[in-house]
Amino acid sequence: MQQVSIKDIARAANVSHPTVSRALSHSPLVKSETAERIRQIAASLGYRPSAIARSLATKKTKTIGVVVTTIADPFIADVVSGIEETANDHGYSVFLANSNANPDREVKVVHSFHERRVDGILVTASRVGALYVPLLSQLKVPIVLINNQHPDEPDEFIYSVMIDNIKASTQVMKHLIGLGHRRIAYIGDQSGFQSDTERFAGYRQALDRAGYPFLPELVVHGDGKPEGGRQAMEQLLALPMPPTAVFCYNDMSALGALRTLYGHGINVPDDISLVGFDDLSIASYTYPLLTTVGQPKQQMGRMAMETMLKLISGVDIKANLKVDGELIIRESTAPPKS
Amino acid sequence: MQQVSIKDIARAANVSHPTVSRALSHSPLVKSETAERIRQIAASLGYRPSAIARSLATKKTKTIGVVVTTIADPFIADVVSGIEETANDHGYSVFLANSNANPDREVKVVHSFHERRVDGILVTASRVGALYVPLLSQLKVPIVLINNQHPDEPDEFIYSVMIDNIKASTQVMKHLIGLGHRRIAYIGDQSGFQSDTERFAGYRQALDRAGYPFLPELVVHGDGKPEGGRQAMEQLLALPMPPTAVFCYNDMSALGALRTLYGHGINVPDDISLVGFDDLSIASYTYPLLTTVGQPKQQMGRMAMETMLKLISGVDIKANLKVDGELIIRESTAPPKS
DNA sequence: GAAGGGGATGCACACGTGTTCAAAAGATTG
DNA sequence: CAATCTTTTGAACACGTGTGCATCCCCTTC
Repeated sequence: MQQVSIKDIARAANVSHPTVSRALSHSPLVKSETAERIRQIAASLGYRPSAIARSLATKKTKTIGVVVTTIADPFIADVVSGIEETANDHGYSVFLANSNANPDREVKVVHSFHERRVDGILVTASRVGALYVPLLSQLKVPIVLINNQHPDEPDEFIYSVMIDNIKASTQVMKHLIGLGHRRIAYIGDQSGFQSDTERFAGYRQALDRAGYPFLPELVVHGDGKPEGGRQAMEQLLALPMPPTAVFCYNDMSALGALRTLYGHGINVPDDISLVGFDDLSIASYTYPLLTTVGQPKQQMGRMAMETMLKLISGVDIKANLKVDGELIIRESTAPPKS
Repeated sequence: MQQVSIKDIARAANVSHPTVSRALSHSPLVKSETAERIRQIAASLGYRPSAIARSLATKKTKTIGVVVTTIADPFIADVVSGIEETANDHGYSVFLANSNANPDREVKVVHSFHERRVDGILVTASRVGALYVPLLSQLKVPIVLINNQHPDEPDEFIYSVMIDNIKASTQVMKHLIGLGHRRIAYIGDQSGFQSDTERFAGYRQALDRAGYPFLPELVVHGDGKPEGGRQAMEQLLALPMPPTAVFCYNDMSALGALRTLYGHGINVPDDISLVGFDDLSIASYTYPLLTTVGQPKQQMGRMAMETMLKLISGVDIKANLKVDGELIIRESTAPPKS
């Protein structure tokens, strides 16, 4: 048995298929009794419209493409969750594709989305904006970036949703300085990512405001993952005068740093305070519980999707949305020892 | 400027559009020089075929739907990652939809997938198989379940990929018993889920084989999440004679249990050994590192997708695939104290 | 009673691709 | 040179839906 089409319904109802089409879309053009009768027949036949055929006719697919570096990243997964939810609520379906930060794969994904004629594209945490964005904007389709790592987007078609890194970073530093810390280290990501640059800027700025000296040896770079945090922390502990507090670029780095501290028998927060960034769910289950900056991840996904919906419907909106992070003070920060 | 179609190419090449269609699909029916010339023109015009129109004509969408309870679950995210990768490698795109274990949402998702005419549907960790599977199988589309929680699937259209829970569970128990433990507790999920039932069966079976008594008070139920593990562990510690080792249904539960142990100042593994299940990435960053059962999550996703591809191409295959877990011994298990 | 108007419906076409079949052109064979 | 076969191409239609336009019918109004 094949799929039932509006022609089948038309035959059963003894009308033409345009009438069926209009009846099902509640067009006022068709007599209400006829429409009701048609709808009942449609229901009894288990009719489901073909989104394919509809898309071909209307040139709208009610479909958006989501590019992620990897869905296995808990941060990204949360964002995607927010995207999918709002998309679904508005009758949109999402194509998910992970690029693995692989350029070949990325162009493949763009082509795939193009061929499927998606109505819009969302990109989370793209690390290769430089070559990627122009490729995307060729498609003449709305694009919204989420926490993109490439600073300059000169294109007018590009919109973005980002966390206010500097503000959040400043808050973290205020907290640490308020506790009495003076020797505060920063474990960054690889250089060049916008979020790293901005979080570092907040760090630097807060030091200046407090009138504390900036000590270059207290700034080390990881890779945004636990292993990098581990090594960075080893580096800091090897200093003649280690820091009393460490501000990590993200929770993953903090996790690695924490591991090193365990290994050296250093107590957190009594000996050294530690702060992360992101508030991954893990941060609520480390020992001690991690002080960190909460990003409204799902909400950012929702906002990005809402921005997309507005772009699709042609509403004029702000190009760049900034959202606030929230300092979440748990157990990994305390006043310095002495 | 509109999208360029094969008719545009036909005009430019001074041929008919069927010829273009054949040339682009490398049909032997068209003269090779003509075909080459057409392909060059197509490339120069930046032509991208419309998957929509193609799907309408061929009745195949090269699209599969993936239903997850939530993509924010790290286990599921890994599985999806494996699915997406193999799908992409074979020219398929994936629609992602999370149901939030909400029945209303689930039927909505099924309808959406139906209307989009997906070629197949993958479902991970469905908790409502009872009403869900019949709904899905109406669609006459191949379905593959991954670690589904509903034991009986009487339908012939249903295929599945699961971990061999009993085997893995037995391995865990062998490890603990080998270390010298006799009072081993089991923190389960809510009753009724197949994986919980099976892991418990392995637990029970191993005790019997070792000739140790089964003590009902050592079996408590959580909710598969940290909070449930936390409470379950409190319950165990309140016993007049607490266990010397605890086998948790999954890592999330173990995380909660660990938290309780921290709170009571109980040392892991010196005072109590702890084992999880799943090998989430978190398990590599707890303190102490968690002994657990690794599930080949990405690979299970790949296998499920490969099964799907075979089903789509009509190859006859086994209905139920079982994969082995791998006991990963880290730091949270040791011989009992005395 | 004829003209006009509005409501309800059907016809024809469009969207972009693939496929069957017929036809035209060229090559081969008797 | 005619007949047949092969190669290459185009015409026509299909997929399922939406929409502009014409048509038909019924009601109102003069």
